[in-house]
Amino acid sequence: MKMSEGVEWTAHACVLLAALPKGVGLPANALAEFHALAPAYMAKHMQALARAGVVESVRGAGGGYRLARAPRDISLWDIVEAIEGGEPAFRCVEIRQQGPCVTPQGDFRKPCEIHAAFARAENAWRIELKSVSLADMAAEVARKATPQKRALLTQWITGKLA
Amino acid sequence: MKMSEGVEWTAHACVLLAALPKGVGLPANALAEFHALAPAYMAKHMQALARAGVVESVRGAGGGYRLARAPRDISLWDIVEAIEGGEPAFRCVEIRQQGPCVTPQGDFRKPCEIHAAFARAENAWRIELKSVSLADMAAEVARKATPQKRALLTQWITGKLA
DNA sequence: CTATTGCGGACATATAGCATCCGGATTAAA
DNA sequence: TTTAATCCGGATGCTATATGTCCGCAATAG
Repeated sequence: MKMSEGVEWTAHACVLLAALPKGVGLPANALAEFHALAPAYMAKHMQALARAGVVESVRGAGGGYRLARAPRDISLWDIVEAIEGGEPAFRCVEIRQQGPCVTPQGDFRKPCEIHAAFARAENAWRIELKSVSLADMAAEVARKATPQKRALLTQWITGKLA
Repeated sequence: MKMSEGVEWTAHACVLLAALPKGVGLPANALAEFHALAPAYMAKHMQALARAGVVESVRGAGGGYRLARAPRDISLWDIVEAIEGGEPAFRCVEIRQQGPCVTPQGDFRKPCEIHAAFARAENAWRIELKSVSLADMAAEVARKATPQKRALLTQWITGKLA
């Protein structure tokens, strides 16, 4: 059970976007360059984020991607859902309804116990992810950055916006 | 992010084993037949459970698999760990340490915020899975079964043990 | 008009999941 | 002692998913 690397890519990209002034964005190329990632693939992931309404795209020269909502209102779950899709990792295929011991009128209205347990677990996971916002993460990253790093970042961003 | 179907297979198999008298087991073939699953693949999964110490194997004629501990002491997490491995779904590859804005002495001793958030979420998921035991699930399944189904089950099991 | 940028699809490759089969070892029972 | 049942580990093949690239089209700023 592995999560797509695209989640890490886009999560970091969104934290970067959250550090920008409200309404300002960056093209996919810049977002890829910032973490030395494959540009074409990053572009593909950003399109998924746009479809999911996490970011807004601006086409044409000088365009790019910017957050669709305030960083406070975008959670890690929003990103996971956009990239991975919202389907649960555990997919019950109801094997309990197969085999030599299933009764004809088999009362399978009640959900499978195993299925229910995994649903509870995944719900706990989602709740935790929903509780973390881009604002939280961006603030923490900024707090830990050295003055030197801050300056480098500002310089790079201004270069991209120019 | 999808979980292996083997988890569903073995979880159901273990619930069945939990319903058996203490110390009694069933061969892999029977466990597969009970839910109409591919015998060879079920056998492979049961080997993984045995390696992980969830079940004990008994070789030779009349052998098979039985639970290695009391149903109360085996959790859904034990099964997931045996089949899927214990690695987290989110694998941080530290892309924050790449790119044009990393400072030479980059202080990356503190873990990445994104990584930390996913670790918390997966921990909540594991805690939930650890809180569900085979005893819980077997009891619930037994409670919901009709007398007819109970009889069919008893008959099938005695046939397999004969 | 041109350069930049996002959009969606087609395509190619790599990795993981699904499933089977086989030879060897072990053991109960005929 | 022979036979049948059973687990074990590895080799193998197939399929689905993930990863990654490329292209033509549309939109837009200068």
